[in-house]
Amino acid sequence: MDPTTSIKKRDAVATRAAILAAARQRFLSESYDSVGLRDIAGDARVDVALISRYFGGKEGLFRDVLSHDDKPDLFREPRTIAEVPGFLAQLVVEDGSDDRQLRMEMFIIMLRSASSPKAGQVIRDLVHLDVLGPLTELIGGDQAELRANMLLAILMGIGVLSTIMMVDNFGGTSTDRDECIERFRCLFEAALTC
Amino acid sequence: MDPTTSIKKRDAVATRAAILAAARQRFLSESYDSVGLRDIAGDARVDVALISRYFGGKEGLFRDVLSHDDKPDLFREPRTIAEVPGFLAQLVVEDGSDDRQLRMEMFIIMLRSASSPKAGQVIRDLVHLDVLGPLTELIGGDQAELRANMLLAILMGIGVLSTIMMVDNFGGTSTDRDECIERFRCLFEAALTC
DNA sequence: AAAATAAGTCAACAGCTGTTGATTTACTTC
DNA sequence: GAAGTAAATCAACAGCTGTTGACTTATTTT
Repeated sequence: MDPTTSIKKRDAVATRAAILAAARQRFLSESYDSVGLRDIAGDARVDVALISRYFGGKEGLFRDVLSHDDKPDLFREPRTIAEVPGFLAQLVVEDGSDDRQLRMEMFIIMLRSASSPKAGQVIRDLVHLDVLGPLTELIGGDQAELRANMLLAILMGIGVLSTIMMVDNFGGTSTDRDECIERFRCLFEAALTC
Repeated sequence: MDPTTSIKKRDAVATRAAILAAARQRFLSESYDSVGLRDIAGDARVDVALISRYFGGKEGLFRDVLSHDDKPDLFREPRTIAEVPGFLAQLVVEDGSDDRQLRMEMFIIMLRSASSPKAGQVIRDLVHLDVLGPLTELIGGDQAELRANMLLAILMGIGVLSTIMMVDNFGGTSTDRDECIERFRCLFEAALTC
């Protein structure tokens, strides 16, 4: 046995995970329609047929990429309204735990494929159920839904502009990270009080 | 000659315009990759081959849909910084002239196809050149670029959420149009002063 | 060790993609 | 009215799409 040449052990869960990881990476930088199953299979060093076999098809794969059975809620971390602006600000400047970065990547995947007829409905349901729902409940009060919408709009707008439109100089050139966070925190707060 | 049955006159500019209009409508509600040339040709009641013939291909057609030779600048209307927040607020609630609505539709088309490898570069160039450029110049001052980015982020975020994510209750249920505009104006102003 | 089950491979499928060339039709000019 | 030109049509192309079935391996169970 030569350990240098990777001998592929027959492990169903491992290959399933490899496919999922490769798909996630692809969907993170391209839209649903522009990504081919053969691209994903190639990245995962796996036969194309296995994708349809394991996930029931492209749509099922995409659904599984976006599903998060382990993490119960997308917005379980900020407990009070006061924490929300700061939390969102840290989210957009990618300052925080790996768990938070994973959350922002989730948003990017959604934003990238939201205009695809096949993937669109999946994403829209997820946004309403797992994002706007908890966020609205957290904010509470009279116009909670409107506030939640505005916060999410800013969050997604920054995501679109920085990641998809490649406008990365949100922090400016001389401004440091803390100053940038504070600026965004202020903006999110304005969305709550406007 | 029967005027009820549409007799197709052989008019090159007319068919070109029909293709352009059909393409615009398709790209307004779907992504670049998910729209087929045969869909567009069908809407325009035109043979598919004419599209590649007149526009040089799908990419050329998309470029022409987004091009605006008649309107010189996307941001020529607001003349001073003070006018910007109110102008953007009216833009997002679709209150204004047809010219303004056309501008917002432009943004939606860009947002929808920004993640397609083929269309992406065209869109990114357009955003930098025709939107961020004039807007930054208009704002002026020290951190004009940062301000412009934040404004555009909010603008696009609202566009994504309301049009693509189908979250339409930005105005709420009981709030009227004027109140809604004022709210957005306040938010845009906050982005400038934060 | 033999049988049974699971995992992976291969080839091929219909269907759709954008694009091109040759051909036919309608309109314009002389 | 005939010749010439522009516009539209038709058919077909390679290439890619996701998906399926039959087949070959490796691993586990009996």
